[in-house]
Amino acid sequence: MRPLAHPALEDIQLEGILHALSDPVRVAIFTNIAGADCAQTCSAFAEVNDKPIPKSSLSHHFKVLREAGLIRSERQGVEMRNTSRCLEIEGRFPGLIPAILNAHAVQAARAA
Amino acid sequence: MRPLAHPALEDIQLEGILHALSDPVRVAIFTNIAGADCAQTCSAFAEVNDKPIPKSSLSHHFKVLREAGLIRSERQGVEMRNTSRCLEIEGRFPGLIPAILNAHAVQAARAA
DNA sequence: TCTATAGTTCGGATAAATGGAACTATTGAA
DNA sequence: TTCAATAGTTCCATTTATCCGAACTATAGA
Repeated sequence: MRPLAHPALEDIQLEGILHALSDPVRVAIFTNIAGADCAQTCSAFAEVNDKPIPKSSLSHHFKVLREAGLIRSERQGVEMRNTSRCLEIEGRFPGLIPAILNAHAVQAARAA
Repeated sequence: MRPLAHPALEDIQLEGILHALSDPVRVAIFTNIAGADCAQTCSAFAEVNDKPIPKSSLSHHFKVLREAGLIRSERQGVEMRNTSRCLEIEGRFPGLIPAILNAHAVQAARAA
């Protein structure tokens, strides 16, 4: 198991962020992590929107979020603590993440 | 040639917008169209960032932008007039497009 | 009617997403 | 220690999406 790759703030690309969040499962995961007040494990998302996600797919989704620079993942014992990098990203791309999270909330509210 | 599909405002999905703009060529095209004060043809983008884009690829990129709801394309004689749907989208997802355009500008400025 | 121009569609090659199965790392109990 | 359980990762085959050259369609103008 090679060490987890986290891009430096200055290496975070807009295209990578948009690609990562263009998947409904990933945007749901990220929204949850960004809104949580404590770190979330991967396995907390074994189901997303009442749909079960295979763990190999979950692992892939977390990798995409991590490599886009959206989350930071640190092993804590047997599990992984995932936290968002919203504050950092805000410094590089002001307003971007809040606008996306807001749009996601608008869409979810509209759908319900 | 079937008629061009433009989603209604209420059918525009966040994921579709993010996916469309997660490609460096498409975000460059959209930025240009959104910032232009008159409609732009497809062929105006035969080169993007000094890189030639094959016209079948260009056509595909415009289709993705159109079906995501980001642009409106109307045939005018032999060519296509493309305009952005920024104002409409602003009503559904306030601040989203400006934040993305700003992030793109920040990144372009940083790279130079 | 012929030619040129602007885009679209087709189809094959290449790349990326999906998910089951096997593997690795850490913990805690026997 | 050793063993079992848990949390993620990696491997790999299948499916799906992207890329782009070539052929096609639509419109305008000579």
